[in-house]
Amino acid sequence: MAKELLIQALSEALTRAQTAGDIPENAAAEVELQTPRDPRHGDLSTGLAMVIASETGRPAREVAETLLRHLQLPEGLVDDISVAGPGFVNFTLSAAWLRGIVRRVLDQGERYGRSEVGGGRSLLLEFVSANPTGPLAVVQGRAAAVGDTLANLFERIGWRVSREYYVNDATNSTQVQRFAETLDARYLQQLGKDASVPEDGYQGEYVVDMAAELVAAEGDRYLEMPHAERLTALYEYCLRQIVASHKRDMLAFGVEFDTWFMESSLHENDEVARAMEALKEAGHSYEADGAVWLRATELGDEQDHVLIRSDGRPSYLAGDIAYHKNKFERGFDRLIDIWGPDHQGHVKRTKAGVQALGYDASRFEILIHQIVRLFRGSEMVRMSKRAGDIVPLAGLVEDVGPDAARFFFLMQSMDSQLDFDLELAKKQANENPVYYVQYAHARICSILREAEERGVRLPQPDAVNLDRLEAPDELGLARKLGDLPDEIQQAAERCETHRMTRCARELGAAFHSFYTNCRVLNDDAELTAARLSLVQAVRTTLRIVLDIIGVSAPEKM
RNA sequence: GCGCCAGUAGCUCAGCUGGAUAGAGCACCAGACUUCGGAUCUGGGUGUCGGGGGUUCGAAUCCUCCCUGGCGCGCCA
Repeated sequence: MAKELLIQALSEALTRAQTAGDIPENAAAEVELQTPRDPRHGDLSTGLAMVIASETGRPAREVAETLLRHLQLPEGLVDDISVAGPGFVNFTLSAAWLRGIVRRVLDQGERYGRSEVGGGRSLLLEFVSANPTGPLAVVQGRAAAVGDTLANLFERIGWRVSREYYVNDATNSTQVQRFAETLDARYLQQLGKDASVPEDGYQGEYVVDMAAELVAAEGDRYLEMPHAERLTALYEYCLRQIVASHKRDMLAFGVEFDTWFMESSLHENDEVARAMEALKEAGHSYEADGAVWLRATELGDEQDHVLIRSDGRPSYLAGDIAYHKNKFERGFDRLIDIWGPDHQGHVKRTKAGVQALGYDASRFEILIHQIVRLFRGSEMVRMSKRAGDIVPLAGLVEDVGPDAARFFFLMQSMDSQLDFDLELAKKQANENPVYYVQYAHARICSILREAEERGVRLPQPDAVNLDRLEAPDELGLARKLGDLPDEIQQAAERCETHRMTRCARELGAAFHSFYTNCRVLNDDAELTAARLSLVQAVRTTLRIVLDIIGVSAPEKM
């Protein structure tokens, strides 16, 4: 807000200076403002004069002074402007402006930080999309936390967001068949028959449990079926259970999808066949070695990829291309997929497929998050669905709770791998930063409760004299509240969800510091009212941030 | 061999569309409350920002080469 106003004023100043001939016309610099690390350098700072100086060969400080002569700022925005160092122009926001932020938060309430930059455009966000061959693992939690938070962020800035989960349930897929064979073996074993899990099958114990449940529910009625038929029947039964468990796990984690998209529906509706036909007509596929290939090399990939196997079954890629065609046909303005790091190699070929169908690839982004490594103490836990060592997400959520789990997953950039120590997360749950932030919220609620008990009336926004807020901690806190709208927008536009946890912690820190130094309920009624207003604004802001990352804001802890 | 990600304080990581003296949390040490919740606050950092070269007023940030680690490179998904 303040940033936009300053950028505009600076741009106008530059134009005026150029019109007046004080700065050469050819100096075309874009105005950028940053928050200086050192608070002595003000609240906002620009290196504009230095850029112009290097373009025109004039001394930077002189250019800065020239800019300032032409600068006309909105009334009451800035207290101090200075030219510093090699030619920085530093601005210090006025106390009145900072108090205005508090008033704005009180006025806007939950709507604070919302914007319409998205313009009501539609976004399909696909994430998690784990194979239906077992329970959701801890890694999926990272995708879920990031995806859901990103969806919240985009909704905040005016996009219409749809959350989608893609279920790879195509029964002709090799992995599903492998899984079905494993299930079959476990089923037979449950019924006392001699059978063994195929070598490339799923070794995990959870398949044994599934088979046991199957027997408990359905008995031996599949036993007499022909082998192929039994495989299908067993799998279809378990598919329902698995998808249901995924839905349950996601819900327990606080994530609700708008659609669960079944890959099988693409095959049943001939959408895969139609997509393949379209690729062929567009000249982007060819036959070789009895298979049909995507000419991905012509669209930026290193190699071509099989679309239809020589036995006639479509590949995973074929289904995925048809799936993304379907997404575009549903009319979304923008698609974002969040994938795990093992799918990194699929980015180029999927984009190539989308492009080959004639869709605008710039409307389709694929974000890759890095792995989650699990530790029990110092021992690393190997995770592989087929090897069977799954650490289920549901167990983690039960252990540390959805709040701590989500916060933890969101604390670092999705580009870096995440080490999750299960013991530490359990044992030292109290030290998890999520509590620091939640405690700030609970403390505020406690103050407000206390005020009520003492019969202190909560101030009417119009009647409060916010001028009484003048301590550094008070104004610093207000400044933090003012950062939120820009933070939300940046986090959404750059798809950087970890910015929100940082934002939450900084907000909490600013509040805790304020709390220590400024007594809210005091003998001065006017000051008490002003501080109660500030505290209410902080509560609103904290709730917004916590809501975005999907963490609860408890009133008591 | 090729591709993607990472390499920053003892540990875990921010900072990366170039800005001033490179930050936070944890751990460790020392302090702070007769009053609103001590799950708090305050103070304490000698870091080859993996290494070399380049670009420029200015590089952790951009380019390039190299080193190390993770992940991927299938007519699996």
